Amino acid sequence: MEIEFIPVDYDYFDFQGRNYVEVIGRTGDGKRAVIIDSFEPYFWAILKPGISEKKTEEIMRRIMVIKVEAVNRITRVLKTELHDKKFLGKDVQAIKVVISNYKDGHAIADQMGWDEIEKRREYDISLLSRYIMDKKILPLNWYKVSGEVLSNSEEFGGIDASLDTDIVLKAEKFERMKEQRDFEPRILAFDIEAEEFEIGKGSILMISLYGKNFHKVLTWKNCPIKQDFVECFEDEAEMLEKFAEYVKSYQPDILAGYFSDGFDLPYLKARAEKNKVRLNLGLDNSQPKFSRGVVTSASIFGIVHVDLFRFISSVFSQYLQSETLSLNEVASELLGEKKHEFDFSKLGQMKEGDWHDFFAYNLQDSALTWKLADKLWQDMLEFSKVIQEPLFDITRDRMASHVENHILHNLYRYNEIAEKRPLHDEIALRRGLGKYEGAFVLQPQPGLYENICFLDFTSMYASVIVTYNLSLSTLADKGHEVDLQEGTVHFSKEKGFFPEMLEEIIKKRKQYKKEYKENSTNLLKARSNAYKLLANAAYGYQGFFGARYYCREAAAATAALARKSILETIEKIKKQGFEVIYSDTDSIAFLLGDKSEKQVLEILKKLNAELPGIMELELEDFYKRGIFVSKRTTGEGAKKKYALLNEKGKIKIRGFETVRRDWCSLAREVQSKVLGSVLKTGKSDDALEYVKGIIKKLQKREIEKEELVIKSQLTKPISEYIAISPHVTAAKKMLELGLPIRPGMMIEYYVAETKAKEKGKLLVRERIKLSNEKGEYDIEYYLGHQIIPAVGNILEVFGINLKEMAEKKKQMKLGEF
DNA sequence: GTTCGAGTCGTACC
DNA sequence: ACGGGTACGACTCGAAC
Repeated sequence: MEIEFIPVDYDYFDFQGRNYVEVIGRTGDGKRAVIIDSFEPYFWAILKPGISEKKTEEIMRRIMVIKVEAVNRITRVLKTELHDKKFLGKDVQAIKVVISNYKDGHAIADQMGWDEIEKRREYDISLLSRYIMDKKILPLNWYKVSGEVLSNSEEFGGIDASLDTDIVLKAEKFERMKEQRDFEPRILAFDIEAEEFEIGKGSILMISLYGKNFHKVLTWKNCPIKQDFVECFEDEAEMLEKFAEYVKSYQPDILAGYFSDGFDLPYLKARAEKNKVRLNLGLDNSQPKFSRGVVTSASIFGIVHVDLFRFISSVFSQYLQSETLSLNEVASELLGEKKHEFDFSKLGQMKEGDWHDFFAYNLQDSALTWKLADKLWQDMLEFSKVIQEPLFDITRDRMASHVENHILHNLYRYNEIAEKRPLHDEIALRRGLGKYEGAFVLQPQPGLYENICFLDFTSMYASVIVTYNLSLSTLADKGHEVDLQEGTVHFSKEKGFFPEMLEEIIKKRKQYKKEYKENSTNLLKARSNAYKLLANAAYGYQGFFGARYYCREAAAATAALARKSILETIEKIKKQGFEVIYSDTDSIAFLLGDKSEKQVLEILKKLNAELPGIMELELEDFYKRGIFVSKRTTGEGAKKKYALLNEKGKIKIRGFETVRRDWCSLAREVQSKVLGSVLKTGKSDDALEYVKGIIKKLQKREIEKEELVIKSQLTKPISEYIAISPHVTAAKKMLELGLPIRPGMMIEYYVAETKAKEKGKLLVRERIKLSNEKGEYDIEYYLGHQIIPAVGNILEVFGINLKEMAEKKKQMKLGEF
C-alpha cells in the first residue's frame, strides 16, 4: 500500500532488543497514521592518524565482539565500516559502529577506550534526531510512503491493535513529494481552573476545551447553571474521565496549553492519580509522560502537546513588547484580545452569577490559547522545517539548541562527524573562564540634538563570523590574526562549516525577506523570521558554555572584530565632517549638520563599498530631534538611555525608566510625557509646568495608589537571596498570608507612609506594603525616589535643577510647588 | 551616628 | 544548564571616619 503522509511526531519502541521508530502523522486524506520503521543506530570511533590497515582490521574485529547485557536485552555490534570522514574540518579515518540498541551506545563506546582510538563520537545524539538525519524523514514534509498495512497483525507483538489510529503501516519506502502542499493541523486548546495554585493540592474545578466548532467547559461544580458550553458531571473523577474522552474523540494533532508543562498537565496528572482515573490520552492509550529536568515537559504519545508559553518565552519573547509573558498580555499584543476578568478572592463564597462568570473566564483562556496556537502555527511549522527537529522539541528548545540542531542536521553535507556535548567538568571549566571583552559603547554628551542620522550594521556579529571565518574548526596556528586580551589567535582562511552554514542562513534570510516584501504571506514572514533568529543566535552559541561547538576564542574574536569595525567606521564618518554623538555595538548616530539626507546616503554607499566580506551598513532612520541625559551617579553622559523623534513624529525611547517595568506607572508616564514634550517642542517650558502639576497632585494625595505600585520579579526562591530587597520582603509577606509564591512571579508593592519619628530610620523594605494592602503612600518617597529621578536628568539638559527646586520649596516650608 | 563604596539584584540595550 | 557582554540605578550592608 502507498499513502501520502506528513510526519507530525516521532517516537520509538523496543522489540526483541531492537529499536523501531514510530512516525505519527496524517495521510493525504486526513486520516491518522503511524508508520513503523526499522532503524539501526550507530556511532563513530575516530582512529588516531597513521594506524595501519592491518591494525585497523584488528580493531574492527575487537569492536565486533563487544556486547552489553542490559536487564532484558543483550546489545551487540551488528556491523563495522571504515569511512573517510572529517572531524572539525580535518580528514580522519573513522569506524562506523552499528549497534542493535541505541540505549546501550554509550556503554559500548565506553568499552573502546583503546590507544588506537582517538575519539568516540555521536553516541550522544538522540535516537529520533539520528533517525531524521539519516533517513531524511523530515518533520512536516509530505512523503509518499509504501509498506505493509498492519491489521490485527502479530508483528511487533500485535502493536497495531493497541494503536488508536486509522492506519498502521510497516514502512518499506519513503519518498519526499515534489509538491509540498499545505497542512492544517487539528488544534485543541485546553485550560484548567483549580482550587489551589499548588500542584494537586486542591481539586480541579473545571476544564475548558476549545477547537474548531468545539467549545466546552467540563465541571462538577454548581451544576444547575445552564450555559450551553458547560457540561456537568457527578464529581471530579467523572470530569477527568470525560476530559480524556473528549480529547481522544477530537483527534487533535496538537494539544495546546499556556504554561501547561508547569501547571495544567501536572495538575491533571496529580488529580487523576488521586481519583484513580487513567488519563489515557495517547494514541496507545498511555498517560502523559513527564520528563525530568530543570523544567519538566509533558508529552503525550501521538499528540504533540505544545505549551505556547514555552515556545514564546524561549524563542519569541525578545521580539515582543509585553512586559510579562502572561496569557493576558501576550494575547493582547498578538491577538488584540484579552482574558475575561474574574476575582479569585470570591472562590470561597461563590454565588450563582459568579460561577457563570467563572465558566466563561475558563473558556476564554482556552479560546485565547487556541487563537495563539493558530497565529503562531506558521512560525512553529517553519522552525520545525528549517531546523528539522520535531514540533515537540521545537516548541521547547532554547535558541542555543536550535542553532546546534540546525548544525547537526546539516553536518552530512560536510561529511563531518559531530563534536560531543560537553560534560559536567568541561562546562565548569568553560564557565570558570569568565567574561571576555564585548561590545563598544560610545559615551554620549548629554544634550538635546537636532537632525540625527542612525546607521547600523545588518546582523553584525553573524556577518563578522562569516567574513573572518570564526569558529572552532577554523581556529588555527596561522591565518587571520585577531588580538585579544588573552593573546593573539588565528583563524584559517579555508572556510569552515560553521561560518559557511551561517552565510547560507544569512543569504536565505535576505532572500525570504525580499520575497516577503513582494508577497506578504505569513509563510514567508515566518520563514524569514526563523532564519533571522538563527543568524542572530549564532554568535551567542559559540560563546555558550553548553555548546558542542563552543569556541571562546571565536566569540571573543567576533566581539573584537566588531569593535574594530565600528570604531573604524566612526572615524570615517567623522572624516566626512560629521559629529558622531553615539554608538552602541552595531549602530552609529551622527548629526547631519549642513549635509543633506541625500548626501548621507551617498556616503553610506561609499562606506559599504569599503567594508570587507559580507559586512553591510544600512540606514536605520533620520531623526528630527534626540535627547541624551547624564548618569545620576557621576553626571557624565549615560549610555543606553536616549529618546528620539523621527520625521514622521514617532518617538523611540530606549533605556529610560519609561520602558522599565520595575518603576511605578506614574513615574513612567510622567517621564514619557516629559520626553514627548521636550522632543516635540525643543523646549522644557511645558514639561516643567506639567511636572509641577503632578508634584502638586502627589502632595495633595490626588494620585491613585495603583499608579504608585512598584513591580519587580522574584527570580529565584526566597531562601536563595543574599540581599533582602523590598520585593523579597514583599514576597515574604505574601508567603505569610498563604499566597502562592513562585520564581518568575511579579511582586507588587508600594512604599507606605511611616510615623514621623521613624522617618529616615527605616529601610525601604521596612516601609513597603503589598499592592492590595490598606494604607497611605509615602509622598516623600515617591517624590524623591520616583518622580524627581525620572525627570530630573531630562530637565537638567535645559539647565533646570528640579531636585534643588524641590528642596528649596521644602526649606521655605511652602510644602508644595 | 554618618558617609561611602562594594556587592546584590533587576532590568534594559544591542 | 539550556546564546553573549555592557550598562544603569536602587537598595543593603559593613567598614571607615
